[in-house]
Amino acid sequence: VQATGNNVPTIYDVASRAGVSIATVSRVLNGRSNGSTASYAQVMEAVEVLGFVPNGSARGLSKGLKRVIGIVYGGGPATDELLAIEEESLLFTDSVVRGAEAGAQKQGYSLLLSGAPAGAVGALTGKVDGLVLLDQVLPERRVAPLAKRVPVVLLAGSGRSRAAVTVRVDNEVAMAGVVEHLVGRHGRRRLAFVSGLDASPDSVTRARSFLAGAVAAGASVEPLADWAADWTSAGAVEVARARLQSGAPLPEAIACANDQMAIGIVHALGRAGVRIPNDIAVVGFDDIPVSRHLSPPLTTVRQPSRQLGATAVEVLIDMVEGRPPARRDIVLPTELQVRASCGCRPEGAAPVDSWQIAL
Amino acid sequence: VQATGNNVPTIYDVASRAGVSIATVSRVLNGRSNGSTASYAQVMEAVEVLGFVPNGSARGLSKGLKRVIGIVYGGGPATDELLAIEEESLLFTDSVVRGAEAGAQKQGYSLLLSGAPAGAVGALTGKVDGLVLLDQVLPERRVAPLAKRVPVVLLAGSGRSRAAVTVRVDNEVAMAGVVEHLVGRHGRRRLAFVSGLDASPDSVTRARSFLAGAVAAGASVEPLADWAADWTSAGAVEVARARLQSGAPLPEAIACANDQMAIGIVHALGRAGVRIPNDIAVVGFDDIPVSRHLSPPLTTVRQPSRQLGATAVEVLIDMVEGRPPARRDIVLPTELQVRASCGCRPEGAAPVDSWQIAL
DNA sequence: TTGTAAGCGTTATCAC
DNA sequence: GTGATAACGCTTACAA
Repeated sequence: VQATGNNVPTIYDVASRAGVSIATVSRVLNGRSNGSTASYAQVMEAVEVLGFVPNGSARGLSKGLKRVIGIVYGGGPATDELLAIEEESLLFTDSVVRGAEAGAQKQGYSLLLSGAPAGAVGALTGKVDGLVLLDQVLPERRVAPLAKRVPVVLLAGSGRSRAAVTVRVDNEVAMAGVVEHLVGRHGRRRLAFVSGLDASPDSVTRARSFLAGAVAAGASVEPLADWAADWTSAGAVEVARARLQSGAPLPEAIACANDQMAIGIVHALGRAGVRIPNDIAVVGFDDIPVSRHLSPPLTTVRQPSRQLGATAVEVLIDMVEGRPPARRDIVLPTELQVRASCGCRPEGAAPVDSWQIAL
Repeated sequence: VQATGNNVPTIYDVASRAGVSIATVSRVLNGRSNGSTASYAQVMEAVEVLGFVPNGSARGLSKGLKRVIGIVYGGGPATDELLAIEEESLLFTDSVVRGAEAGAQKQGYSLLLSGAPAGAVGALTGKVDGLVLLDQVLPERRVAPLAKRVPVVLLAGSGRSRAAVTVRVDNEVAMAGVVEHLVGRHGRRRLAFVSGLDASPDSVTRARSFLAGAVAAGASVEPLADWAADWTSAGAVEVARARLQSGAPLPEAIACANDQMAIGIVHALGRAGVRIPNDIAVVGFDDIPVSRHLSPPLTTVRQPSRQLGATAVEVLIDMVEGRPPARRDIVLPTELQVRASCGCRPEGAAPVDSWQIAL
């Protein structure tokens, strides 16, 4: 509990205890020594006994490599409102972060996690070897100066960045699949799309693609403004309530920019006596873990979230270590996860009516 | 995109451009200079123009303070099974991590996130000034050696650690409240408790307290082994299915060690035609964001997850900076979040029957 | 294989 | 106030 009396052993302590020079210790510790000499054993023993762990700062300074990569989420001013949003929209982001951590760990790197506001991201470059920026943390034009200091990978950006490599999912293809399923498979023609925050490229792209696909398929989409939410379940509940009050006939199917909002929509409509999927089909995006356990189980677009994070870090480490990335825009596939909220009856599931929520 | 030609400016570049010595630059940058001298302005300008950011390694080496605190979750071997579990049990942990990040940022520290296996935690001490260990990452006896190198704070431990400070929630009080609500308020007498992994102190404590409280209240609890799950929704679904098949009469109320498992229980029972809360009341733990949007909305124990993380970091930074913590066992309060799954009818909610899931 | 010594970029202690 | 200069702990030529 005490404030660690400065007794942490250094390489000098190890060297003197092993009766060798610090250079030898360093070599042994970095695998640059024939593991069978006498000094090798002595060093290992000293390290063991003293519980020596190399000082990361010293190592980083000397090698010019900290073996730390930073990942930044959120950003922007931390207003209470944003905090709440962040709190809810956590699921996907955190899955990405886990993937990133796993990817980093595999290569012996550590992950520095930061929710620094846009203005503070620059300062991070002093602590890391490279940076992964999540959707919405910095406007494109502000990444160039960063990228001059450390390699940068954009996660879920537009894929059109000049300054950085992008790792993302193909929102266009994904939404085309949603439209095809809703219109082609289920014959729903009057649609709506629940969007996240305007500032997010992901939300914008999904909305645009959905709209385009629907029009091409001969379906109609309600004005986006009528269903504009903020990534959260609570926001979606509000939007649905407002729409319900308008009295106008409801759409036949609703696609959402993420699962949390789909949950909110299902919740609000269910409370109002709307049967899902009988009256209205609902589709989400992300496939967060609880999605399959909702009533009805949510049909949604599965994103390889962990892999997104892992890939970003992998590519970034390549860049850090001087291996130029093969591609500057890496696109991972999505998959429509068909469950019951769209009107399908996945094998093993109870008939669609059983998901009805009675009023 | 290029591998950052080693052109990152150092304090020397700033000094020469400003026409002063590096000592002056350092002083200006660290606020140890009368902000109104000529050199002050020159330095600031040079910093701005060059986009200088101090090298964290050098700073850390020189000051003996890296301004990085580490937080470790999970741990253990990363088998596929554990990965899946981790994936699902993410919600609470990540909320804690967010809180920790916010707490660190507020004091100018960064957060190093790690899912390192138990054996690799030691190596982390070289990269951080202090360590926050989440529930279940290290057996108590292994934290002492760590604590000799850097200050350690245990999150959600037993509160009885000699080597480290503990920040936790009072599981005993929380579960007593659950029992009181289920038995006292709703008159349910035949109970069950769905536990998480055996290795987790949190799960064990919650189970034990629930059991003790129930017995004291004159209620019965089914054998814990019959409802032993693994923190995940999927695991809880399995347990419920098995229990359903046994044919024995079901309990009147089920408490779960976390919300994810409660979701799984509600899901599985609902599919089998059991009405919740009419036939069986279900209560969760954690109050993850989606809980309030389930059908029925989940009654659960709210943990101040963000605050748990923030407090842990706050205390840890105190220790890092030589301020001994006032208390070695910090207990944060929980609160029973009453919604509908227990049989209550929170204001504004539809009547209990509306949550019934028809088969 | 081994040891000596130079440097990595800061901060901090001195004289001035 | 300012500028040399010595740490800080490690890696890595370079010699031996």
